[in-house]
Amino acid sequence: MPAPAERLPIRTLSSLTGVSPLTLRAWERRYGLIQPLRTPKGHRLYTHQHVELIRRVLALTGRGVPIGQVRAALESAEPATDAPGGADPWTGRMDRMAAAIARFDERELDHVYEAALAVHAVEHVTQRLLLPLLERLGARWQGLPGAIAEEHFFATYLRSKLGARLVHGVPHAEGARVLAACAPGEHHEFGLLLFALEAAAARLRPVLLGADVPVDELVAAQRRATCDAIVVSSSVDPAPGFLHRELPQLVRGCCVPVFVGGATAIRHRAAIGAAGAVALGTDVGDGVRLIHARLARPQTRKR
Amino acid sequence: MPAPAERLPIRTLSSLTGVSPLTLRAWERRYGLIQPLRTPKGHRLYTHQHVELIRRVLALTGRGVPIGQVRAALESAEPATDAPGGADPWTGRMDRMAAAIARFDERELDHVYEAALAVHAVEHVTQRLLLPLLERLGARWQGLPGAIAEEHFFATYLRSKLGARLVHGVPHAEGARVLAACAPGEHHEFGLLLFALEAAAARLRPVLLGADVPVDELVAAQRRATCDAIVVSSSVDPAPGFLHRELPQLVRGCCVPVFVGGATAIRHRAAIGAAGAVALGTDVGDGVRLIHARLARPQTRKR
DNA sequence: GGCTATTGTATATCATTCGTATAATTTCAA
DNA sequence: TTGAAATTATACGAATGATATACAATAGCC
Repeated sequence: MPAPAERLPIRTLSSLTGVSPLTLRAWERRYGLIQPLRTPKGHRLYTHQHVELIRRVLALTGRGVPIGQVRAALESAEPATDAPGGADPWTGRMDRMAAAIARFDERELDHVYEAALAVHAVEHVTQRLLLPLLERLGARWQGLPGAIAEEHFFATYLRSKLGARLVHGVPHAEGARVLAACAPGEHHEFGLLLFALEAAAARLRPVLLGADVPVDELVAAQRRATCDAIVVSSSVDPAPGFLHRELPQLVRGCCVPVFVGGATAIRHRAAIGAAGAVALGTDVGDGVRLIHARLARPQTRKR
Repeated sequence: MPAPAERLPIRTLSSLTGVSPLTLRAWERRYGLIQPLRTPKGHRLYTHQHVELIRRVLALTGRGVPIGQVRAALESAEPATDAPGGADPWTGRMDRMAAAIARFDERELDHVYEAALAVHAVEHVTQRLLLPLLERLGARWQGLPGAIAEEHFFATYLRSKLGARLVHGVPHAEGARVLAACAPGEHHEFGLLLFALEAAAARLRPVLLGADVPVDELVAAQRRATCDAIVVSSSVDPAPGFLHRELPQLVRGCCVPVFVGGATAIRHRAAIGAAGAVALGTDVGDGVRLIHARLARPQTRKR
């Protein structure tokens, strides 16, 4: 597909970036930002480079830089790509791991997990072994005595394992930064860690905040960390105010796309959409692809 | 690599630091703290260096220094830190790590930590870099907006790092199994992780349960995991009932020695002894040696 | 107790910033 | 040819910022 000399009219640029034509012209007139080619009759003609430029401008204003100072403060940014997955002799492994957890036997637990990793890609193991195992354990843990200890034990193990892979296994990529945190009240980090792993494998750069992060902390962190997106993980039903008050407030408060993953994203898809956020679902692979697509495509302005 | 030359207006600085614009202007007018650039029309323009500066100011006022004397305090502290003369590589590393945490820059964070590990032994790095850094961050985090996010970020990073060392770095030993958990209500795992690391290095086999574990779960876990000792970490003051009701109950409920580590072990040594447990203190090395000695000796039943 | 210095906050007034609106004219495409 | 859309220019207004002055709470001091 040859896209050699793209000549985008201002209307297209506007819909691609979410910035109104009026504003685009005002920026050009007042600050000399973006200077398009002109037709002989004076109509503006933009290219994809201008789209990229506007994105960078939006990233800066989102961090609190006034538009009048953006020109003096322009620097760098870059995009990325992604990856797929799928197969099955997994139930035996799940049984062994579940039994190991019941005995608090880290050695056996690690042995099975590493053996699986030796044969299959990490995304596969996550998808076919860890996630189903977590579901099974979740069911087993309902109100059982010793459940909390088991859960903590496995959580600690998995955090160490996945954390190690995150910090060491993935060569530091150059893709978009994604702030990843659990919703307020959400204490289960599994989903978030698995997402971070998948995201890192797909050349995103997750910034992990972990469990139970208040919403206003997220806004502050996004500013400081200059992230290009926010992902909130929520599996147990969030507090009533979260979907209808805090989430819209988060979307308004930062100008990067906000994604919500986990079971909540399925149970409350409508409310998430109404808040201006994007519901991801429970498949981390799909989630990462959706984020990629969304970041590559026009950034629709909310308000 | 440095942040782009951002020009932040006063409202952004305010939201980043939690200090009202009024107060920021008053500080500038009255004490000459923070002197921002100005636009041609006189509007103030700040950079991230100013954000850092305000953070240091807040750290001082938070410790009780009157704002009127902060300037003098800063100026007297300045020469001490920025003229290291090669004497102490640790404060420089601490500064870099603290700044990286403020930017949520995991790459830089990891870089400094790994560089330190390349030169010094891990216990040394823990003792001279991580522990002082944690103390410093604890002071900085008093009530600051964004503090929770920063703390979660660093906690997640450190858990991954130390967890990785625990899982990979240490060949599975054959020594005694030690159940390691934080006391109920204790959410800081750092101390516990450091202990587990040291314990593994000393040929113990820690079974890590992590933060905030209820006491009766500990009893159940000890049975199932067949551990030879229990270590409870507690740094913030535990709930009133813990020392006098739950801890004795734990000691009675399982027939292995129970150790308590962290600041609580120092502040409430008598109560811990009365409960039939053993107070360890805050030095993980000493703690591990004490446990070894105790396990080697015939198991004297207390009380 | 009364006095005073310190310090965060409030108000009044004016200027600046920046998105949006309007108007008059021109260009494009069906 | 005709209506939608672009152009320039000017203007409006809400939010924000600057300065100066004032006020209130607190702490130290005689």
